[in-house]
Formats: sequence, C-alpha cells, structure tokens
Amino acid sequence: MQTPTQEPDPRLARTRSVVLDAATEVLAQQGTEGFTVDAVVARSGVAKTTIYRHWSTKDELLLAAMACFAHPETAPDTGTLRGDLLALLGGLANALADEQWSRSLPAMLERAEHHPDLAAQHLAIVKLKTAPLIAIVERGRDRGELRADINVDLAPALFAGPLFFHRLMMRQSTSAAQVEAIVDVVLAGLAGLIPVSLPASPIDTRLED
Amino acid sequence: MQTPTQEPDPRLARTRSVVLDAATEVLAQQGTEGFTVDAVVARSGVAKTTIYRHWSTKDELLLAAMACFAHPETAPDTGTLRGDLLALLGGLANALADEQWSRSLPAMLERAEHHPDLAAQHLAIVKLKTAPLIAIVERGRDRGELRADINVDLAPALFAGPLFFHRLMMRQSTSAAQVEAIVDVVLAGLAGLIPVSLPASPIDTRLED
DNA sequence: CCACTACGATACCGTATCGTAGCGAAACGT
DNA sequence: ACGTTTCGCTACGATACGGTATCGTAGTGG
Repeated sequence: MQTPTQEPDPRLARTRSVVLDAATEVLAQQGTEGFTVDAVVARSGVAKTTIYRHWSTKDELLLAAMACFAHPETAPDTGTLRGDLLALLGGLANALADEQWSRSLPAMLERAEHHPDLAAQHLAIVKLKTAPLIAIVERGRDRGELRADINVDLAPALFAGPLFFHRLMMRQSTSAAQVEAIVDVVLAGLAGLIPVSLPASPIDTRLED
Repeated sequence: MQTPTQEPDPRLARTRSVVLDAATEVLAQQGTEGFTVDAVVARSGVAKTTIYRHWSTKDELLLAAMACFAHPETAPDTGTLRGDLLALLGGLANALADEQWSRSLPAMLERAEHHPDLAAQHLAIVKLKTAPLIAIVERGRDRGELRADINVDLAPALFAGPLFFHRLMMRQSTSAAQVEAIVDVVLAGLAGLIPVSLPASPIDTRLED
C-alpha cells in the first residue's frame, strides 16, 4: 500500500544546507543591508531560481537562516555554582567574540524590532540559550549555595547582560578576568545579604506602533 | 571690512531641525530598511532637493540624525550611592521603555556594525551616557561606600547591562522593582566581599572583516 | 534504462531608491 | 525695494533588488 521508503532526494538537503550556510555568512558579514538574495546566490553558488524553489520569499530565507542559530546550549557541571558560571559565561564570552551568531546578532535584533515573526523566533532562541544559565543557578540554589527564596528570573540579565553590553554597546569583548569579576560580584550579591524576591516580570505593553 | 553681523539664514536652521526630527522618527519607527530619503521627505514635508542641499548623501543624514541622541546625561545626587543608582538606572529603564533613542537603538547598533563612522559616533554617545554612572560610582567610592581599590570599568556593564539585556534580547522593559533588585545585588557584590581589581580592558582585535 | 525531479542559466519585468537637473517661488538681509 | 539665498516641485537617470518565466541539463530512484 504505502510506499514507506519514500527516500527524499539528497539534492534537496544539500542545497538547503549550502544556501543556509551562505545566508548566515552573508548576514554575519554584510548585515541587513547586504543580505540580498543575489548575495546569497553569489556566495552559495546556487541559482536564484533554486533558492526561490526552497523559500518562497526573502523573509522566509532570513527566518530559516536565523533558525540555524537555534542550537540548544548544554549546561556545564563542574560541581560548584561558581565553576559552572565561569564555564558557561566564559563560553558565552568567546562566542560573542567571534562566532557567526554574534556577528549576526545586531542584524537579527534590528529585524526583530519590526518583524513579529523574527521577534518570536529570536525570543525562542534567547530562551534556548539562557535555559542552561537558569538551570545552573537553580541547581546551585538547590545545593544550598544560594538562598532558597531567590528568584532566578533576573539571573540571565545579571550574569549575561554585562557580556552583551560589552559586545553590543561597547563593541569590545569580555576577557576571562572580566568574566571572573562579573561572576564574583553578582554571585556575592546574590548569595549574600539581600533576599531577592520580586513580583514576576511585568506585563509588557510596549514595542508596538 | 569684515561683515561681523553675518546673520545666518534662519531657514537653514529650521529645515535642518525639521528634517533631523523627521529622520530620527523614521529611524525609530521604521528601522534601517524604512529609513529612506523619500520617507524623510514625506514625514518632514521638506523637499528632497533641499535635504540633499544640507546633507550630500543618505549616510550623512543618518549620521546627523544619530548625533541628535548625543545629549549628555546629568548625574543625580541624592546623597547616597544607592539613591543615585536607583535614580539614574530608573531613568534609564524608562528611557529604554519608550524613548526614540531606545527604539532606534537596534538600528544604530546594526549600522554601526558595518559602518566605521557610525561605530565611532555610537561609541562616543555611549561614553557620554555612561559617564554619569561612572561618576556616581566613583563618588560613592570616594565617600567610602565602596572599597577604595575598586575598578569602575565594569560598572556600566554590571549596572546598565541587565537593563539593555532586557530591552534588546528579551524585548521587555525593566520594572522599578527589578531595577531595585539589580542595584541591590550588584551593589552588595561590589561593596562586599571580593576585591575587584582587574587588568585594563583588553585590546580589541575583532570585528573587522 | 527511464521517468521524474531538482537544478542551472539567462533573460526579463516591475518597482524602489539614491541622487541630480532645471526652473520658478518665496523668504531673508540690508 | 532689491539682490541673494534658500526652498519646492516635477521630472529624470541610473542602479539594484525582488521575484518570475522559460528552457535545457543533470542527478535520482526504481
């Protein structure tokens, strides 16, 4: 009856991969203005018609290219909260320094600002990337290295925020020593004195025209 | 001899102001893709030829529009470091929530990534905006509320980074309660236990193709 | 070996956008 | 009042880009 061995044509996957690789590279190197279908054609060596056979519009291609960055991050497990944070944030600092994802980040942020689909996808990616950080902090809390009543919602902003600030606003990388300093300051602040309990993040009623 | 009363034509200043206002609005509302000369023409009511008489190219216009955001920020003075930080960062949170500068920020970051002139100008603006924060922290340090050997280079990233992280990555605003929590955590970490002394920020050898 | 599918090349259309030309009208300084 | 400067307007030219049509080619599965 059915044809279970409906082998998909390997050419499909091949061009799809080649084009998406080229698209991410173009986005990373040229930004939004340089992200043009012809540029992807030139870089990938794939004909424009073929590209349009896979993605019916330029925005779809951009969306698909962005989706390539949605790899889940694995949380390190060094045994201590501080060690985990240093490992994770050190890796983040390195990624922010020279990975394609980091170079395309400003372009993605800009496009997401005016394109709801991209905004949703970017938010999903961010949650994917921040999940291990939250997991680490929760694990440390459960281990007793932090107060039990701590609210983890601010953890991504507190720990990763400074790194992104350096990358996006100051346009410079964060050294290992700086990562260590950030971890130590925030960790001391979290572990120590003040009970951090907050109302949940406020409803956001902004960012729409 | 000379004509000392070289009264500048008020029309020049007027159109310049009108066009730059329109340009910033277009940039904030439409982003880089919508930032087109014709859009500025439509919004300002100034003829395209006139715009090109003031700025010889579109990039110059964009540069001039960005320069409008280079207003120096005034540092509050409440008497305590915590009060100053709450005032300043609270203002920053509000600005990030709904000011034109915040809405054009992603576009500016993206353009700066691939346009050296804009990058330099953006960095100058950032330094202008972070200066009062550094001043506040130094004042608190000199007042004895922080260790004397503290390094203030990380202060902008530690205090303002989380707010920018919320705005850019999470696309949400930072509530007053969250600002307070951030200030308390970082302040506790800075005031307390660990001596934060770092080598100076590393030389940046990235971000060029 | 064969039908089928995906791919490549080229040409093409329509449109958006940057930037300019030319001329007349209006506002300015004196 | 008058010369000068600035502005508005329409119409362009040039280019780049998104997207399509057509036809021929090459790889794929059976």
